[in-house]
Amino acid sequence: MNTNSIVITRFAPSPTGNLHIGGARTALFNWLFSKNQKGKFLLRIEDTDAVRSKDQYLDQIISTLKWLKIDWDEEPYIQSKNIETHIEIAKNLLANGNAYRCYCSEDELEKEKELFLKKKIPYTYNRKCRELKGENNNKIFVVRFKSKLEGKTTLKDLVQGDVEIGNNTIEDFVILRKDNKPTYNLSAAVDDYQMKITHVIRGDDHKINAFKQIQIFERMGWKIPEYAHIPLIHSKEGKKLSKRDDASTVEDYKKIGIFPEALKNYLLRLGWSYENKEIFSEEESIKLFNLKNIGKSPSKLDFDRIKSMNEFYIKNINDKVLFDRLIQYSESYKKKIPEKFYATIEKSMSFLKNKSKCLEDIFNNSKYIFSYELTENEIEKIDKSKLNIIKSIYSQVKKGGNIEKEFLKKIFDQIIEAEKINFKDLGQPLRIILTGSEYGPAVYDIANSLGLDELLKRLEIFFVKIDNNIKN
RNA sequence: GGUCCCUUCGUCUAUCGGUUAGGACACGUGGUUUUCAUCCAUGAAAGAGGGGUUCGAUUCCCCUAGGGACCGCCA
Repeated sequence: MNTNSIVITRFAPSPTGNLHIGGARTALFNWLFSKNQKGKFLLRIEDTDAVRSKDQYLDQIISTLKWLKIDWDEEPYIQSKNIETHIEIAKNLLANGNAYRCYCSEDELEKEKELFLKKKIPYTYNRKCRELKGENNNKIFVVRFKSKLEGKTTLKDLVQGDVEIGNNTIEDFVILRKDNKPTYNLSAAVDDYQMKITHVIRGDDHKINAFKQIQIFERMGWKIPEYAHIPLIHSKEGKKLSKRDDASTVEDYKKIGIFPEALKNYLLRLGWSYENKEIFSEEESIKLFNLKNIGKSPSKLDFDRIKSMNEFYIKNINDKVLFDRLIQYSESYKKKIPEKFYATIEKSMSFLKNKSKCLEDIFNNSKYIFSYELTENEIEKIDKSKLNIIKSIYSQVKKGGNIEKEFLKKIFDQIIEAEKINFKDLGQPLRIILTGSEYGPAVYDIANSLGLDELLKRLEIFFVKIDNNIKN
């Protein structure tokens, strides 16, 4: 393979918000395609909107990509650092007669647009200044690209197929603002050229930009990259996912304890498929990914599916790793679990993770270990006619000094037999007393994880509370 | 309004013109489980509508309807 044929893709977010779930998928697809093709994946930060771009977002995007283990080749390319080159190209275009100065004021154009909108006539800039002769040095101007007026252009999109558009529908778009700063379409085209991008894989919402950028490539005599516009991710309402939607950023998933592997797997399957396969390891996804299998219709986000995907990863990861992630997660998003409980939690991982779909669930399941609280509300739920049974269990356990399952089972079985009750009748109150909740792991597991002393202590606390209640 | 795109179970999707239209998530039922959950089994659930082409159309073409994206001196 010679260097000319190496595939180079890029992800080009603008740091104007946290990494979006759609952006994450775009990044993933670019990354997977480059890996599949043994090419390169570059990161470009499109920070030319000085007002909205923020360093905090840049940091957020970078750390989130790292969290997802979507890594890029070379240093991130900061678009704002290349502005001079963009301006140079604009001047070049201007000099060659491929662009022109437009002196129309923003107010003027705004008014015209409103008028057109009112009359329901499609608005495009009327190219008034296109054939203006002579210099107009004192006035403020923008530079517009001279778009093709006639004919048609076909975009051979790798996902959408051939998309044909009349050239006259592409307006003479601005490439240099009145403050002499380049606009998106110019910067993107120039940067894609300079970065030697071979495949531009991005959201469907950029499709019209492809027609603009292609024209810049043509006039400059540059080799046009391949384009693949992937359908957007829609909200439940079927609209383009926006920052206002719930769970629209990667952070939203991270904070409930979704694994990066699970999120990637979910995102991979959203709009892409490989036969009936649902679970893809990293190696498999790289090996099997292609642009051909990307669907053409937009897809909706399905929270249940993400959670269920995560559940799969929770069940298939080893408990030590799971424990480490739980500790880290708690510290970042909940509260730090005191270290003295680490050993207990770690050895209990196998059942704490049982009904958990995300780390937040495991955290909640583990709470009885590190932040035990028995509220009046929960005590209410205990059938007080079973008090003597609980007391009997307490004294037998204390006497036996044992909390092994076999030992407890023997005690329980005897009581069940003698009192003619079900396990549930004693299991449920015990669970509430020991965990402060009617839901939770199996009673034997709870007992075992707490240890003898803690178990007796919690029962004693309960007895005291009950006695006080009776007195009052 | 203009341009472009899309349309298979509720959701994500499979189907290279001939299938009892398959899988997964969610949901229902039954079983296992000393709660909930897990697990196992099982069920219900889809080709937007109308025309063509064809021996045969979910698949190809056209129309209609519905949905979406874009229409910034944002990216």
